[in-house]
Amino acid sequence: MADSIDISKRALILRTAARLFRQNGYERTSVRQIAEALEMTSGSLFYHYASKEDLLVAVMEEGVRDVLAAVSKGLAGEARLPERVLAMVQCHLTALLGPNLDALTVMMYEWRSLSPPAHQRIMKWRDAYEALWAPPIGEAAALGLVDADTVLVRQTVLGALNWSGQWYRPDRRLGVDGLALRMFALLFPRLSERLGASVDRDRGSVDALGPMRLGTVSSEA
Amino acid sequence: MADSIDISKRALILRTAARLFRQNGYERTSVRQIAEALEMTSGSLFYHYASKEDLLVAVMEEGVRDVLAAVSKGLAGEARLPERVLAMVQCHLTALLGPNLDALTVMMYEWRSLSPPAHQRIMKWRDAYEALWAPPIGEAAALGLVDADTVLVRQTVLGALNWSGQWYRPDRRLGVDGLALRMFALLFPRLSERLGASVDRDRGSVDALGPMRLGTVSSEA
DNA sequence: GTCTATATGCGGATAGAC
DNA sequence: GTCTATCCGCATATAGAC
Repeated sequence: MADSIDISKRALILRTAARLFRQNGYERTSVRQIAEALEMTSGSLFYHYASKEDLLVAVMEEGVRDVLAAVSKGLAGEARLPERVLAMVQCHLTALLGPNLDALTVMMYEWRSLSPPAHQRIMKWRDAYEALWAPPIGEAAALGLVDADTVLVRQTVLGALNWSGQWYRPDRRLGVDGLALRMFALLFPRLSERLGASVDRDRGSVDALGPMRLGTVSSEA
Repeated sequence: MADSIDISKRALILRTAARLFRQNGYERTSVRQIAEALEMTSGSLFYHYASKEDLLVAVMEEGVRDVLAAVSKGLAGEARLPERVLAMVQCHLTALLGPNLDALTVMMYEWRSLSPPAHQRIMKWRDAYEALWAPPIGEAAALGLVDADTVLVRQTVLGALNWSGQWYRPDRRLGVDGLALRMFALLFPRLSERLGASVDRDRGSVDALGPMRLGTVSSEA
């Protein structure tokens, strides 16, 4: 594999650990197993990471940092509300279902294995990530386009999106972008109707020009 | 506590194990800890359950059996589609956020710790439960009231509902029934509009009489 | 940086007395 | 049914040679 040549040793260890932690669970994965997968002995691993927990924290931290960066970037690239939220959904799913699947799955499943200080660090990252969703959801709520309980909306949306890591398998019929469009339409129907709409400046409200149906609802009229 | 008097020993052990498995995780909970919480020694526990894994399987099996029974009952009590789906959401959340929280959380988090035969048993229960959702979602899709990809709808809905076990805390402002109504409206907006509507028998289609807004969307007109 | 060898403790599970 | 005592293996982590 040409792609594993230029990676630093620490990064390679991290990827391997993330994969095994997701496949077998953190507690059931031994340091010896990780070392074996890397064709080393367990003693060598501790030269790079001081403890097994350090490895777990590093896996989670990299995962959440990546998704935070991806969604921040997607959010910044779109000016209008419906497109902005769609971009967030797309970036979230692209990161989650792509190269960060292992790390983010581990983060969802294994946070109870963290010691209190490590737990606090990771929760700060998670809170920072969730905070990205507050402004757009708040805007949408103020416009009456989602439920007014913005915490409920955020938890429902993130719960549904994150769960996709458990069942989604890449498929030429429904790629990640297609999945993102459909989940966006399902979770934000009233924003979805307004994709591509223009802003009526006089009244400050939003009107649909051509409501996109995304081909998801068939027997309408 | 008067409520812990009439419970069989096996059931008491099960409840205690479920609580500790959820709090600390399965692998990090030792048999000695469970025994200590029950004021026994670890040797005594093995008289009631042959292995730690038997305990895990029993916890999961009771949890999924309870939610299956609850949702089956809710489903049978309602004739019309919108009310039927709402009843399923309500029963699911009532079971999940009530006395089965420990067991169902353990089931979500710890299924990778099951041996292959145990895993197969539990997956059969899970599949049986998910199969309950197929007919109503299929009906709604046929009527164009949800996305036509019924698998996507089911996974999205169950992902969002199950995630509520991670963040919902009972509150007098929003009880479980209130939560159920709002999540139903969020996940099935077009069914929610049709709550309480009558059936137009001539055309076989569904028309809204008085669309209930559930007080969730404020700035509409 | 990686190895071998090992310290040290805790895990699930069992045997047999009571 | 519950106890005490114990078997035995595997876990993380360390020490020190190379």
